[in-house]
Amino acid sequence: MAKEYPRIDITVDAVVFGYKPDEGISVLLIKRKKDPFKGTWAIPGGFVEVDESLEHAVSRELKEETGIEVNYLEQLYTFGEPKRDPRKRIVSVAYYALVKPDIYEVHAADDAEGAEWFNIEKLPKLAFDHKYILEMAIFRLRNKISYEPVGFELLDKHFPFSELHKLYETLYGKEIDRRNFKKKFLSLGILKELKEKNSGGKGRPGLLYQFDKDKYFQLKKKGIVFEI
Amino acid sequence: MAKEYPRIDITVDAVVFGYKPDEGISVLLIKRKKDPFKGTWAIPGGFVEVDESLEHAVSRELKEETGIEVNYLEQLYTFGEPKRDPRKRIVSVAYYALVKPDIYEVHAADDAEGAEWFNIEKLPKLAFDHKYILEMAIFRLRNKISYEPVGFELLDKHFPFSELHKLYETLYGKEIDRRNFKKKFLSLGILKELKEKNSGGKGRPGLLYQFDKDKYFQLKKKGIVFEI
DNA sequence: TTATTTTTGTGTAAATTAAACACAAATATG
DNA sequence: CATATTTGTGTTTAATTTACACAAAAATAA
Repeated sequence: MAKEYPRIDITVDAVVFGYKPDEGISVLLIKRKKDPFKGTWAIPGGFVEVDESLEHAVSRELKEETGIEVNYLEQLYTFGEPKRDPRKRIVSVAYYALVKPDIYEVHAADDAEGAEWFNIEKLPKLAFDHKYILEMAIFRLRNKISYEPVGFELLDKHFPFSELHKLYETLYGKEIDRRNFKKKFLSLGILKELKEKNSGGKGRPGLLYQFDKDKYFQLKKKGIVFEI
Repeated sequence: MAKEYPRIDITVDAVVFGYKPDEGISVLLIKRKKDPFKGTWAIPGGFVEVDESLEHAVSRELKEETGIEVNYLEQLYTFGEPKRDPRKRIVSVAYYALVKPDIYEVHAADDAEGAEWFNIEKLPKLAFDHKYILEMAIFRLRNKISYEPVGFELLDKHFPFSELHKLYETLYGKEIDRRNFKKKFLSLGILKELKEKNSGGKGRPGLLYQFDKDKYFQLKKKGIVFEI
């Protein structure tokens, strides 16, 4: 005799990170339009359709709810406590995503979507268990950049070294000696030094750099691990 | 107008690891009794009930299908490709678990349950996408022991240092200098040296050690990170 | 009994990596 | 044109990792 399993709904949620050197790390939140938690800020997300992959569901929901398209997406964790949604049993597969400055800035300007960026140091009260999810995402991102070159997903294609440096300082929450950091990072051999210089800054203009994805994958294939 | 979401079922799966110094790492598999993949080996698992947590579902299914109770359980990843199960859409939250040698040995002897241990180097053909899940679990375990003291969950409460050493060599798949490894591990300060000696071995009997959980959490709270 | 083999305990020197810091060069600003 | 700011390129010292030597405690073989 077949046992009848009551329905459990499955959703996806996404913690989207953006970065600006002078503002630090921000996340994209939406204001809930319905109960429960009507008017409270929440991580964007929604129900998974029966014939789409989880990643597809995330991308689709992000597009629908915030108008944003992300350039990096990775699964974070699945949250399934029976009472995490007061209405019914919902299991949520959470992802975290990264966007580059151009996307971040466009969507910071127009708030027609009802979506807003919040600095991770100044977060509002969040719906459901989203505070916990967000904290886990931040922790994961902090950790991830130490052994995989995902930081570039938060920077422009071409960037001055100081921006990469500042990103790591921001995420690690501590000062890192500029010269030692540069020495170590360059020794990894995954940065391409460009001819162009960074104009418009205050002091001496520095060279621009670019992440060399091919080189990185070559090294990875050889078993050489990235670590910073 | 409320949109009707077709049903997606949610299951949990568990990759259970066991260890014996002379046999290496093994995983617990069950032989499927029903189609699809009838007669093929698979990772134990099953449907989540509507009022139980995901962890509870894993523990319950493991007990039902293999008779085993694990001492360490952690979420691995959620697999949700639309076609991963030929019958219908199933999203599976995968876990990995560790058992101590006594449990491992008991269940290696009696195979009444239809569950069997397989060395991870000699795996049979697996159902669904379970090969992929298993590979990810192995990768994760290998990685995990490098920054969290989970190795003890595969050893007896008291163990000779050589067993810890051999465990790391097995998981890393390479030789590690015995003396340097011991020096480094002891310097972490999370092992308690016991008075007892390891009897019955071949050469000089070594002292037994025990994982000092309290010390570990003290250090962790201070922000001191375990790394081996 | 005694020599040999195996395994453990302890230590030391060399090599590598990380941390701390000095100073010159390029630009913007007063 | 002096000053402040930021970048580029080191060097020196400290800490960590790696490689390896050798004695001690048991089991086994002669």
